[in-house]
Amino acid sequence: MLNDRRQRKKNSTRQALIVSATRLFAERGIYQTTIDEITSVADLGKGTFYKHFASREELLAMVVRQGFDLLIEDLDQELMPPPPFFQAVLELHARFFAAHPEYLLIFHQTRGWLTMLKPDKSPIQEEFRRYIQAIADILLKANPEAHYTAENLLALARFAAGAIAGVLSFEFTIGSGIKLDGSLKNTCTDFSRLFQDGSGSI
Amino acid sequence: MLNDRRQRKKNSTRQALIVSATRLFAERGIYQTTIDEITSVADLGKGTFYKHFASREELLAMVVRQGFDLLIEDLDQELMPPPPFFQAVLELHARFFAAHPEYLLIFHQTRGWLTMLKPDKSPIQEEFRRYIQAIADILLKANPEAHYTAENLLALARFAAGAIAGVLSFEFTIGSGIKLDGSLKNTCTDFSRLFQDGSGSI
DNA sequence: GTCATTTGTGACCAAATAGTCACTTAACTG
DNA sequence: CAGTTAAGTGACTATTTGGTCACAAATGAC
Repeated sequence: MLNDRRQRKKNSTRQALIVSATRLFAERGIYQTTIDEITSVADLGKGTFYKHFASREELLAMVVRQGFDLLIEDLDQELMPPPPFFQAVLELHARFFAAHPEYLLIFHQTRGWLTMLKPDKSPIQEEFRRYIQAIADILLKANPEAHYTAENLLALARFAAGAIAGVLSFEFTIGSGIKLDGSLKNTCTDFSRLFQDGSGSI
Repeated sequence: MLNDRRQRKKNSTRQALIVSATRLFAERGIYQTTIDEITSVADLGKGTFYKHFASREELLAMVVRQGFDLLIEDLDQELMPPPPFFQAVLELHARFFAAHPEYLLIFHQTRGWLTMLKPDKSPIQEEFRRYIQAIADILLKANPEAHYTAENLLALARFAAGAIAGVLSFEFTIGSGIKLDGSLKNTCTDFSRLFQDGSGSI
């Protein structure tokens, strides 16, 4: 009962498809990437794809899952973010996306994708919830004494996650890309003044 | 030289295509909407589309432009937003998207679209810049005495625009939709505490 | 070794779709 | 009115693409 090599081969093929899809999704976008391209880049036959995944969406769910795995791993290591919570988490994300830029477009487009399968309980949606939960956890760690209701905590985490994703997305599409030179941090600081009382000045 | 009716007819046809596209882009997403569907909803022949637009992207640029026209109009009317600047502008956006929900997905997907035509100077990109400029203007009005450098001002506007877009997008996709019942405002207030010093509590 | 089971394959099919073009219809001109 | 120009049309073509399936190759069981 050593059907071990088979299993390993299967897993490695599956992983090759995920890796290839991740690359293509990031390059061309999830909508313009074809099954043919994915299998071709992975150097596999087209039929192989359908032996592993029922549809492109199912594969996308796996791609997104692996991306969030990486990101959540980073988040979990941030045991106790320094006081300006949002800035700390924003910087963490900026570093993550600088290291894994492929997930910027993938996460963004996936969120747009979610909008259309509204009532569905897509597995992709679950991945996003897991991510929000990770943000909520880190938020709780940063403020152990605060007593949030479950709903408020999640709303707050969504708010933070959304703000971060949006800021990075705008920096990337019509800004000057994500620079890790501190300009993002400065803008964040300036912004926080505005946020609080509108008395910001530079 | 009264080729007036012709011109009006042309314009109305063009507008019919834009309206029909806006509806379909919002319903199905910009990637899944076909030219056939657009002309069919507008009750026009397919060839007519190509008499007016060279490609779907050219039409998308017009759709986005009209959307930003509406949004910027709202922004311009906000002569002097009340102190917590971000919250004021966020609420303005929330109200806008509550009234024009079709643009939520369109703007979002368009931003993802932009990512892929990186080096291009797409007309769509110009529309986004115009929007950022409108945010920058309102920001200046709110803080007339502050002296921003041009670059810092725009970075700040992008930051605000991004945060707003992201927050609303997350609320919409995995939150409970955009509710105008004040919960967004409350979350925003809670968030602002966290933002500043991490001492937030609910 | 033989047989069974699972994984991998790529030619093939049916459906969808972008874009074209020869043509019709309507508006304008004088 | 006749003649000109521009807008509108939809059948058609060429291409792309998701998904299938009969088959091949590899692995495991005995």
